[in-house]
Amino acid sequence: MRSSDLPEVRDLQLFRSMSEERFAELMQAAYLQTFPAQLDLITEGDSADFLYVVVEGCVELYACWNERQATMGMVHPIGTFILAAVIKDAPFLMSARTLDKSKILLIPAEDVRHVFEADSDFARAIISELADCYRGMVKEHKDLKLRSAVERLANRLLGFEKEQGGTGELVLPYDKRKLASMLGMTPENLSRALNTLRPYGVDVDNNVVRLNDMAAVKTLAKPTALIDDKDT
Amino acid sequence: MRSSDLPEVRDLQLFRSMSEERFAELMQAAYLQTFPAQLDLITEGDSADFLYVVVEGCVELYACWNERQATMGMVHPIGTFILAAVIKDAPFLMSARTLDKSKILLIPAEDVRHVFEADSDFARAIISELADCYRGMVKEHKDLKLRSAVERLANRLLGFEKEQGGTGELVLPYDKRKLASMLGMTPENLSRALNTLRPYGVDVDNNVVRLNDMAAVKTLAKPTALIDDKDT
DNA sequence: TCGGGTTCTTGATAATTATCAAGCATGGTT
DNA sequence: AACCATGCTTGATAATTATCAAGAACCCGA
Repeated sequence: MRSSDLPEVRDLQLFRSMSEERFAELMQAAYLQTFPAQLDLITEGDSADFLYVVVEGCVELYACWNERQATMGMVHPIGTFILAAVIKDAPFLMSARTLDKSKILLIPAEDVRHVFEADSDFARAIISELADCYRGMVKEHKDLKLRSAVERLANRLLGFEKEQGGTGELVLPYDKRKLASMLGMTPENLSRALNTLRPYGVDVDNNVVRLNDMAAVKTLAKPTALIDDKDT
Repeated sequence: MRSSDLPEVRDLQLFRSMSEERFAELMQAAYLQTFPAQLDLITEGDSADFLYVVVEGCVELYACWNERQATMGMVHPIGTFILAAVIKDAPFLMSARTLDKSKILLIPAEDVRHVFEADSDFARAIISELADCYRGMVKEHKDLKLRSAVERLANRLLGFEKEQGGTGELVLPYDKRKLASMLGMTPENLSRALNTLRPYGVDVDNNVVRLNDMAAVKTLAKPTALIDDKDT
């Protein structure tokens, strides 16, 4: 891998502040690989050989226990995953699979650990990234622990709508089965929850959702920066 | 604060690797204060003025939304909290209150940020601590998302029993109301869940629980390192 | 010792969520 | 066009969890 191949990666918060040569060192041993959709990348319990960076496509993080499975999060370009396991040289707590065909950068864990020992700018960037991951997970946990299924859905819809430009209309970014698992409910329940929201001006047409009465939805959803903002 | 006053704090993973003079610098502006039980220390949404270290006693982290409240975790000596908010200079996502009378060290957030900019050993220690916090939160989230109330309780009991020496007997470390909130259920439900476990050899006498058939409990609980181990 | 408060438990009931079983579109394939 | 697989929805029902109300046990202070 030549570092010049990946300006978007270089521009990641995580790598932006490090010196050109350190970055080159990291990238030298890295692979950029394209994976088909629905491919398992890592399995929980395995040990962390690489730091993963999603350059194109979409990756699902999920966890299993006792035959049950739950989506834990989605990683979009340009985002990293399993940084914590790489840092601690500990087994993964989550599995990951591609959702779409995806281009992924794999950086050997050993190199990441080596460079962060040597480069304090990189170390600080990792701190910032980890703190963000932690706070993101705290928000997810609050969402699940404090809200009902319908409330979680309503807030997620408001989030999508805002992300997609605030036009009052939004496209569900993955199929309803996945969305349900993200929200911690069954697909059947998601279907019913969407019906529950109809009196609040929520119209669903396949994967397009129109919010005709934002005020009503907000009254129900009660969004708050301390759970729903990506960057607070 | 003189740094010699706090050998236990000095010995914390977070501070152990830093130089004596850096540690002294951090401690110089720090307060060591004793708080009564049931006192609110921080409120979610507030900005992070101090890094908190629990030296004695016990602190509850909790979160609120829409009149509802949930316990998010407990901090025991010697542990820190709200490190991520201090690092990011971002508002707290959780509130904290003392459970018992507690001795707490307050380190000005500004100093923490300053020292971690200057001391790369400290920066690495923070990375390690944050990675632990993140992985802990992922485990909590998996627990809540993948398990029923009874399963969560059974696993927690097994955890307490192991922590307390593996004698087959354990003392609930806080009252049942708090335990219920930690586990994401109502107190009434905790009561019933304990009854559900009676056929599995779980005998409850006030806050003492005896596990007479560990094998049976484990068959139900199916504990796994990837959710239930503190240090994996 | 007597209230008064607290925590915990239990029972009755309701709300929420999950499961199971059809059914209905849709889109692709042959 | 017929067919099948898939994702989604709906209905019926069951399991789980919460709520409300009451009572028992306990501690504490007057």
